Amino acid sequence: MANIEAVAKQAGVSVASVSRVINGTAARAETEERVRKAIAELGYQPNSAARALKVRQSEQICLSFDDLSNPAYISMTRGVGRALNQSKYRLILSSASSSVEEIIKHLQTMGRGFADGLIISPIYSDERITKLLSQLQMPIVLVGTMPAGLNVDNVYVDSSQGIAMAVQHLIETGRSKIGLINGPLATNPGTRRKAAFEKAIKGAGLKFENASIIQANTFSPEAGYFAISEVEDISKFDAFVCANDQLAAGVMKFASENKISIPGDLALVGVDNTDMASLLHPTLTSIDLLAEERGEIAADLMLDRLANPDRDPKQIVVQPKLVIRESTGKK
Amino acid sequence: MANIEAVAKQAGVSVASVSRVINGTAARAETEERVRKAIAELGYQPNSAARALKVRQSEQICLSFDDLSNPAYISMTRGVGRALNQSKYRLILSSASSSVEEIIKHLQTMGRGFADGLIISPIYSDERITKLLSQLQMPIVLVGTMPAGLNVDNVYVDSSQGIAMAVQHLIETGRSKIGLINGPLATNPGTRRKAAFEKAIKGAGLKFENASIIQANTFSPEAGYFAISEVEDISKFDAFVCANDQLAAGVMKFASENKISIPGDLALVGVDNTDMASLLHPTLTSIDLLAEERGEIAADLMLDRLANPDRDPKQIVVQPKLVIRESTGKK
DNA sequence: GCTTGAACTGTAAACGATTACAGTTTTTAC
DNA sequence: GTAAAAACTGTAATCGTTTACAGTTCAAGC
Repeated sequence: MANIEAVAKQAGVSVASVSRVINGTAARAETEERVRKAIAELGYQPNSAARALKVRQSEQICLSFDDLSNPAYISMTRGVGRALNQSKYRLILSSASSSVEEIIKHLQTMGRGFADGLIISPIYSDERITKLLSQLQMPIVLVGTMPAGLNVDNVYVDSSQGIAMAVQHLIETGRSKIGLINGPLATNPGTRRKAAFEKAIKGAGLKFENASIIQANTFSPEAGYFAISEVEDISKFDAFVCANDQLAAGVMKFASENKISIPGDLALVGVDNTDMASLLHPTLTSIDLLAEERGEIAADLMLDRLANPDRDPKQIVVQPKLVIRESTGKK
Repeated sequence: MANIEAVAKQAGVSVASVSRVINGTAARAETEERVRKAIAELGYQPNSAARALKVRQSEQICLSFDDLSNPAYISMTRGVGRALNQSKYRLILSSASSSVEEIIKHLQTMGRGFADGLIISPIYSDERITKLLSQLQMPIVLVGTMPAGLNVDNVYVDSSQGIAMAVQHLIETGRSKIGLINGPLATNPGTRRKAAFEKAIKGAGLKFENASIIQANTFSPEAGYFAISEVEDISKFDAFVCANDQLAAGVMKFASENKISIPGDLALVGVDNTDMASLLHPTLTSIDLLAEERGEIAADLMLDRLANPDRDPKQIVVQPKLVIRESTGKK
């Protein structure tokens, strides 16, 4: 309602002085007092859009990802938030959920003016998004696998290393008939987990066959439950790696309903090491992809980039950790 | 980088024409084509801050809450997102997490220019926040209990009704020594759950004593685990209502580690009916406070208010549902 | 009291869009 | 072919800030 001019008039000073008081630049004590009084009287709030336009800074960093239901992204958000709290930048979240069109619409608006930087962790790899990102004239940090044709700051986790560790661990605990309950192949994690699993199985000297990969159609517990219930002969397997903890939780539920003992009949490994892993019964062995840490690193990269716009893009790799719990105990 | 003037020059038209093409107002086919070409060549993105300044609209709605780790708020976010997807408004999230100071800083910036409306669900009830909200010159929808001195659109759930239903249900399944594992009293839900529990116990004709309320210091599983582990004589109780599902999950973990049978020795009721409830073992009876639905209602209220700025504030009450599962089965 | 420099203040020009208004071109109707 | 109406276009003002620059006030030193 009230603008800086109204405040200036009320205080009997110029707009410049009001601005200076607000921004803490030199002002005589009396001036400052009068301005503050006027601000209080009018309930004045500076217009952020105008300020952003003028100083070309919004002091906001936008974090964008697609799946709010996924606890891993929530962890990542926490990590980003922690790093940004130390800075002058505020975090805003833009979660488009559904369609690629919507994601694009979001990104375009962020494009210039609303955010000084964009931290993005795209679940779908889509040409159009890549193209848009490469056109966006703002600092970008990409969390996840970098698509071809993009060259920005990047942090990713070597998830195939994680899968390999899990397979290795399963073998060491006496399993040999290992399957993968995978998420949708249309997503980045889905394609990567599949490739990693195939490589790990072959690397361990086991025979790989496509039939040992079971595709769930989302990353949710329900999808895990449904996927395992569709398996014709579960006794063909003595262990499953699940593409995330939520899928594993669904599998576990099915197992408990069908008197399949875990880890007796079936060992289970999840991915993400979410809070849930230690609350399930039995507790779930899980590959920790360090989402929170990646978020923090991403934010640090962003702050560094904002302070230093011309440096070359950096790429940081995080090594996953296997957290062993009951679900992979001895048979 | 490129602004509208550069595009106009490149296309050989005026800035007005460029603006009109972008905003879909009348333009000759040839003009439109030339402008689009210029936009593509220059990779032009309109500056949102400038647009927001001029049209006094950001087309963004800000959803603000304090605890990102709490799945109930994530559900709420989904509800808000779904309602806003039908509209021209985009959702941005502002989660301040930590301190009241930080929350205030966030709110102030949202104050004018960055968001057209604010949907807020404050976990702490703080004088300063209430005051700030009442000064904010923008549409506000409050999700949760309305603090005195504020008069804005509001949606809340009758959680004490939910607690009463839970207590009733516990009594019907033969429990009489009922305790409450509560969250921090410094929070709104904490104080309300306590009052509701006391009222429900007395209303059911049971004897209420303060000792039957156990305070956890956060709403997390760890806090629930710790809280129950501090109880001297658990056999004093045959049932617990937990202030949310996460606390209940912590209690359940402690129980399974200490050979306390659920529901045999102890019945357990959670609050929020999160995804976790049906994945725990045993599955958890929970009071569904319909966070997603409340989010959707809040967003609808906001859209209605934006379309109709002068109507009187509305208040909408949602009735909770008790979802009965294994954790409150027969002893 | 005067000079000098420091400290403060005000004027006015940006920032990048939208849009009222007036002017121009095109279309329509005869 | 002309007049009138419709469709389009351009100029310039505006949104609410910040800030360079010039002008003013103040204090210090003599």
